[in-house]
Amino acid sequence: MQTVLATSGLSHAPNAALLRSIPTARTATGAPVLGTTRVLTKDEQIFAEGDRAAYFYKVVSGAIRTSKLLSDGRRQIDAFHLPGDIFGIESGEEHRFTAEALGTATVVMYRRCSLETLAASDGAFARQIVAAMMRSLERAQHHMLLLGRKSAMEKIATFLLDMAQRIAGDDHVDLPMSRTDIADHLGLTVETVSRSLTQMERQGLIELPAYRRTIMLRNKAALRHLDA
Amino acid sequence: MQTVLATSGLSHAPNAALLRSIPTARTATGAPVLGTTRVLTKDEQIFAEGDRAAYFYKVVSGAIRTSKLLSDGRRQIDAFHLPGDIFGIESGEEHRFTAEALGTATVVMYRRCSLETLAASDGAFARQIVAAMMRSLERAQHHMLLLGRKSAMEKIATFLLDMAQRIAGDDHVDLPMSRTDIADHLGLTVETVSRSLTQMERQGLIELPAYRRTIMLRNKAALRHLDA
DNA sequence: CGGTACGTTGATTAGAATCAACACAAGTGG
DNA sequence: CCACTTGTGTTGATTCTAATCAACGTACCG
Repeated sequence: MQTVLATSGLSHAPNAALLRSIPTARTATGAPVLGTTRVLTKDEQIFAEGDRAAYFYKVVSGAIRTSKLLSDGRRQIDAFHLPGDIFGIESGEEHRFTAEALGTATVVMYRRCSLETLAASDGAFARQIVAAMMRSLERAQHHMLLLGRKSAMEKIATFLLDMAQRIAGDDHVDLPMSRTDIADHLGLTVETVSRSLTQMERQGLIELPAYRRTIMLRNKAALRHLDA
Repeated sequence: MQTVLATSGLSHAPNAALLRSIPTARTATGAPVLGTTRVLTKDEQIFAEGDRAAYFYKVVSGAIRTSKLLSDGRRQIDAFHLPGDIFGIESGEEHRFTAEALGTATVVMYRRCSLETLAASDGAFARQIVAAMMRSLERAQHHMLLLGRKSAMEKIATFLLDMAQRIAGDDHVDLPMSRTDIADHLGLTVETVSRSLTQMERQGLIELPAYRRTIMLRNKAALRHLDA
C-alpha cells in the first residue's frame, strides 16, 4: 500500500501566510493523508487558468467557482463546488480553470500526484480521486445538455432543483452565489436570470424574500416539469 | 500486476451475431487485453441511455456519436469519437448516453470494470482508462465554454479547427457527420449551421465542394481568430 | 448618511429559431 | 435507363427568445 501525502512545503504554495499545516484526512484504511488548510475571503483567487497545477483541493466550508474566460471577457463558470467536493485535478501541467471563493471559504490543498501514480496506487485515496473525476465528468456532461438545448426558464429550474438538492434546504435554497455567477454558469445574462426568477415568482413556482439569495421553492413538481 | 480481460461471453453481448471474438489490444507491458470487435452500420445503436453498462468501447474505424435526449426530443451530442477514442465508461450501473455509429464503423468492446478495480489495479490498461476519462472531462469542460458563451460563427469555427486537427487533413476536413449532427453538437439548428458555413464561404474562410461533407479550410488564421 | 454592490425592470435590438420551400444527389424499382 | 422517392442540405421570410442598453431600487457597509 502506498500512501499519498501532501508535503508541508509552504515555499511552493501561493499566499504562504494564509496557510496552516493541519492533517485533515485519513484514508479508509487509516493511512494518514496530509493536507494544508487554506482560508479564503470573498472573490479570493485560489489558482488561475494557466497556473502550474501543483495542488488539487477539497472544499471544507463555503463555496468555490471554477471558470474559464474568452479573450474578450465572456466567462463560463463550469461548476460550483460545495463542501466535500474536490476540484483542480489536472492531467497536464497547468490548471485549465480559474478558481475563486464565492464568499468566505475553507479548502484543503493536496499536493498533486500524477495520473500514473494515481492509477498505479491502490489506496482508498486514489479511489476517491478517480471517483471525484468521474463525478465532475458526469456533471459536465449533464450540464452540456442544459447549455446546448434548454431555454432560460428550463435552465433556471434545473439549476434551482440541483442546488436545493445539494444544499439540502428542503423547501428553500440559500444560494452562495450572485445572479451574475448564476448567469455565467447557465449561459445567460444577469437580466435574463433576474427576469426568469421574477416570472417564476409570479407563476407561484418560487418565492423571493427580501434577502435575494434565499429562494423558497413553492412548487417543486412544476419546477421538475420545467426541468424536462 | 493484474491483467484486465474482456471475457468471451457472447451470451451477455447484444447482437451476438455481429460479434467476433478477437484479441485486439495489448497493454504497454505486453499483458494481453482481450476485446470483442463489433462492426456497425450507419446509425446503428451501440447502447442506449439507461442500458446496463456491461462494456465500454474503443473506436477502431469510423466514428461514433454519444448523445442525450430531452423528453421532447431535443438532442445534445456530447462528443464525436474517432479511431483510438474510448467511450462508454460509467461509474454507475447505467449508460448515461446513447451511442450510435455515424457511418460504417468498427469498435472493440471491453468488459466493464468497476472504478474500484480500476483505481486499485496497477496495470497500464488502468492508466489508459483513467487518462481517457480525464480527456473526456477536458473536452466536456472546453465544450461548455463553447455552448454557453460562443456565437454561431464562433462555434462553427471552433468545431472546424478541432475536427481538422483530429482528422488530420491539413487544409481540409472530411466530416463523418451530417449537418444535423453538427447542429446537435454545437447547440444550434441545421439551418444556422448551413447559413454559417455559407457565410464563411462568402468570406473566403472556407470552401464548400459539391460533396458537402468535405470542407476546405482556406483561411485558418481567420478561423482561429473567430475561435476567440 | 451617503456610497457602492447587487438586483430588478423597461425599451429596444440582434441573433438564432422556426416555418416553409426548394435544390440536389443517391438510390430504387419499374 | 429513367421517373420517382428519399434523405440531406440550402435558402428565404418571419417570429421569438434572450441580449443589449439604460434607468432605477434596495440592501449592505464603512
